[in-house]
Amino acid sequence: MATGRTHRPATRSRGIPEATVARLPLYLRALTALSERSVPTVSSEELAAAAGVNSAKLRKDFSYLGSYGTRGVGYDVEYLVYQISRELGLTQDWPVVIVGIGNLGAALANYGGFASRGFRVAALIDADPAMAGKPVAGIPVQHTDDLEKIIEDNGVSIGVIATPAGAAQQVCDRLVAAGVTSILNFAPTVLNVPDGVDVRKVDLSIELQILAFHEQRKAGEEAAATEGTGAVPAVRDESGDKGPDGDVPAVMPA
Amino acid sequence: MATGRTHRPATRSRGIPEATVARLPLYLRALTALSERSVPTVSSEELAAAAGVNSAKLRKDFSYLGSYGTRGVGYDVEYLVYQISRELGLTQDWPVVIVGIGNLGAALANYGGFASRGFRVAALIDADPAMAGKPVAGIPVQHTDDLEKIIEDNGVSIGVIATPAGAAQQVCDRLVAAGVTSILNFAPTVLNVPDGVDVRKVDLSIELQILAFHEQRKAGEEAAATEGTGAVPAVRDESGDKGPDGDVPAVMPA
DNA sequence: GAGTGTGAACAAATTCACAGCC
DNA sequence: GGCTGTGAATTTGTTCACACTC
Repeated sequence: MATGRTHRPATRSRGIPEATVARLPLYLRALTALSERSVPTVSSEELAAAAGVNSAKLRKDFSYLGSYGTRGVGYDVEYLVYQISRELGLTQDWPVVIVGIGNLGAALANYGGFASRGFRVAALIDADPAMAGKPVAGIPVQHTDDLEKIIEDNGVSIGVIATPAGAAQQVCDRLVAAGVTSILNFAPTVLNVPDGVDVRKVDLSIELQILAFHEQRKAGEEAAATEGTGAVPAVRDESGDKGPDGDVPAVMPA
Repeated sequence: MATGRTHRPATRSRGIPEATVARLPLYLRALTALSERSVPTVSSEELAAAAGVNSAKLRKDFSYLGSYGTRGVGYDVEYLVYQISRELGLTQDWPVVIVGIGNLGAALANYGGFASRGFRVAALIDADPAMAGKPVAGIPVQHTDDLEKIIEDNGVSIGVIATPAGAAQQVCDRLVAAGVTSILNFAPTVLNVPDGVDVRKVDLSIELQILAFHEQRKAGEEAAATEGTGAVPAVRDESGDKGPDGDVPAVMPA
């Protein structure tokens, strides 16, 4: 299924900004909710509020896809759902394998958001022989030995890694060698992959650390450095915000 | 810039770029691994490779924290671990509550990365009375009714929401009312919070959709005889990284 | 009048490239 | 010679504001 190479459709400038791509799923979710409530049209203002962004950004984002709205009216919900789905490649079915069926892998297997969005859990794979054959979310777990065959038989191009950190790179290598070109990595480790393979990572601990950074800053702004004992709940006030600049101990070892 | 010792770097506190903050945990993880191997110093080049970023970016990031390296030598691993930990607020202990102990909540409760990074699971909360008292990851689940009391008694300022989408906003409101000012949201929904409360979200389905977008693009590009044969040892990955660029069908129904 | 679509202004983040120090 | 630290250049992303269409 090719397209003319060296010749662009030119309908709209291809090259949708990465930041926009990352927001399309957000819009899609909001639109799907509207669709289920049979709302026929929506303005950029309303949709932006539902998606948690501002309307200028939303209109700009949509402008990269094309002119799908009607001035003075807004956007047709169904039509926009279709356009965004198509742009994201969700009008086709993506078989996905999940490797590592521990607590997290099981949670992912049970996650409903998959099926409803064009993704299908094609297989669950785990290294523990005791898991083999046991159904999780209605799908029997298969052993890692068969990884390559499973990937090939199902034409899988997207893999999810939910193994312990120590196994992740090895699993990744095997997935890539078997033909997977997109990986969602939940293991807290950096994966090395060849060019042409996309990796996205989700790291719990990183998200918490970012929150802690901001939390610390809030705490440092209202009360001075009063740490140690107490562990004050410190229900924020957040009025004047922006203190001059919190000052931290500045201890310097060594 | 500024000073090196006896005087804290004046550039701190005030305006560390958000993008930099988001990478600090990555550096910290790489540094911790080096520390465990008793590596004394590391260059920006080496550390960058371990963290999966490029060295110029890493040096720039560190420059916002202060001048913690030594020209011609590199960075002292232990010292840097300490500085980044302090900057992120990880030298103190953050009690965290997890609300919604389904598959995902249980996975989070069992996640080891918590304790090792200054976070402590103070309580698990679920709305199902049948769960109450049952231990998950060694911690007894408590009922939602006691949410406010739990938050207050433990001085919790960080909450993790792992409930179904329908319950998330309500749980969020109660957490915030009880004093929580940072929320990590796993439910696929937009949370409304007052000013002063930080929300970060992790959405599985969104990550997959972004991968699908790139995957689709790759598929539509099969024509160019990209690089040579197999085995390309390229060492590089990046979340949200994108390959060269291709084109997509871009059909446009009238 | 209402609300999209978009150039132009602005801001944030990344990369370059090299001076400065060990 | 090796490596950090950082201004300057560049790229990417956001916001403004208004012409234009329905």
